[in-house]
Amino acid sequence: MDLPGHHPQVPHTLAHHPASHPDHLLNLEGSSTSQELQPEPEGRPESVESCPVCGDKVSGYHYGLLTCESCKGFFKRSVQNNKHYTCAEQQSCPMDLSQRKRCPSCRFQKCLAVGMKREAVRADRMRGGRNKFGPLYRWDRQMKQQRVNHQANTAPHRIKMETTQTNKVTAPNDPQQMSSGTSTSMSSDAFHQYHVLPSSMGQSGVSMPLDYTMSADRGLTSPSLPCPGLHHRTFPGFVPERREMDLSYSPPAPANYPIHPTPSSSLTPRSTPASSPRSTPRSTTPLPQVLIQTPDTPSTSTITTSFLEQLLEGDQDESQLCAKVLACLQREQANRGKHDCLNTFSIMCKMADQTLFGLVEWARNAALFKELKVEDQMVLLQSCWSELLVLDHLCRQVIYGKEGCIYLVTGQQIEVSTIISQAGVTLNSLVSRTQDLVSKLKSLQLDRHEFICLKYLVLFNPDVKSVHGRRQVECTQEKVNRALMEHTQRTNPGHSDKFGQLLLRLPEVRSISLQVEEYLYQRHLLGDLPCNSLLSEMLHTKHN
DNA sequence: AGCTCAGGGCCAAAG
DNA sequence: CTTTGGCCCTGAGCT
Repeated sequence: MDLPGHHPQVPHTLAHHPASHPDHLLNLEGSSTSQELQPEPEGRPESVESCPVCGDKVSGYHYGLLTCESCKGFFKRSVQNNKHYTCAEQQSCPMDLSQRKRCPSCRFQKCLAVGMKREAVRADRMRGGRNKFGPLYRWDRQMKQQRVNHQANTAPHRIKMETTQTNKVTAPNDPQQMSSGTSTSMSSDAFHQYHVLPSSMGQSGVSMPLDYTMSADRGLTSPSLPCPGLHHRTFPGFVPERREMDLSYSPPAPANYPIHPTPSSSLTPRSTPASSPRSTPRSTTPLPQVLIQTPDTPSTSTITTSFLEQLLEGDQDESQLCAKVLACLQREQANRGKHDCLNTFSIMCKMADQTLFGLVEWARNAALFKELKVEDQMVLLQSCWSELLVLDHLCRQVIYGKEGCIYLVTGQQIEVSTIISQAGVTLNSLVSRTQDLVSKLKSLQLDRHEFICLKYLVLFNPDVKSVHGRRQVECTQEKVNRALMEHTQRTNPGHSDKFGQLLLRLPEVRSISLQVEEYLYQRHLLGDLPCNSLLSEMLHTKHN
């Protein structure tokens, strides 16, 4: 039955010619798009992946994830006909291509376990059209592509990237330049004050040189902001600053991966993927026991601790994220070539975009989040993505940031005074507000447990409109809230109000994130925001 | 308007 | 007879 090359969905993907496909050009535009993921033969996940249920060749996305045609049909029939199978063995029958027919019970259980969704089978049996999981599939594709690209970039070859000091971009705030597109030649100046900490990247002197020397002629870009890539807002009388920014990276050679950018030995050491429990994907085990127990169980404190550990387990690994962002920037610049430099704003957008990918992946891997309906997952993420970015930035500053400096996801630091002296009104406002918040959080001595709780509290927001499982979201929020309270009381016995102080910071996080969104949207309207990024997709979804 | 692609139906083959 | 799975049809959403 499996006629060679007879998969209706697959052949066109195999026939793609990277060089001739129009989507391929998108790479040169530097977008991390869903489109660019599809045409490349090795970039198309379904052309190489095997079905998570039986290992057969996948034929496309079916009912929530990439599966083979056979499991698609099996799952559809099972749901449509409301089948109830029973396993003759111990419900652990092996599931592969040759044995998948032997036990429909285990097969169906595995379908559900890997994430196939009953709700994707249409009750009305309507044919055709698109389902509600479109965005889910897009995110999934993008994340798979991230992984593919990351692997490609950690392959044992080194890329030397150098860019010239001129850059053909116009200042959005300068109408003359906007219309003429005149290239501007940069000179060294304050942007060279951007620090690159000697210890931040390379290890053992082995490096993968990646030197960015790019003009910031679109105005001062502040990588300091929660959503990097923010500029000052256009305002009357604004003269665009033309600066040169030299971000020099010395990421480690692949052999030294993961990157371990520890800015100072006095700061909390960053875990490496090899050593960190957070580097391994969160398991798909059911709800932690601790969630089911009542608060008056004798070992409440132990319960809270292990609950927090579980929450922390799925948190992003900073060094992996750092490596991912660097790889993305390298790839981006490699696709452009010497004379087509990424401008500062694009770099910051890339950083934000990659961070956002990480946050979405973190959420989607979180056991408590997975339990929600996919529609709810999507509306929650769409509602809080910018807050998560802000929190992520704050966390980075509190844990790694030095006084008066802003710590980027790439491991670099920038002096706040440099930004303040050159930024416009909106940017200054955002930098100041963010730095104020960082100071407050630093004085509160936030730890990772508390940060992860704040992330959960922001994510599980029952007030988001159109959330169906409001009760479930509320319940999780309450559990995290309680865990946070108990944790702060236990670890800060002398600071009885730390919990309240932490919660009082969330409205400011919210407010900053809204300002960030507004700013990004303005830049989007000016055509500055790289289209087809996750960032722009999130912005669009909200504004639509 | 044309294309994409995920969901549904059909039906020969297998069990 | 029922179940499987490869192929084709359909149509909402996207370009």
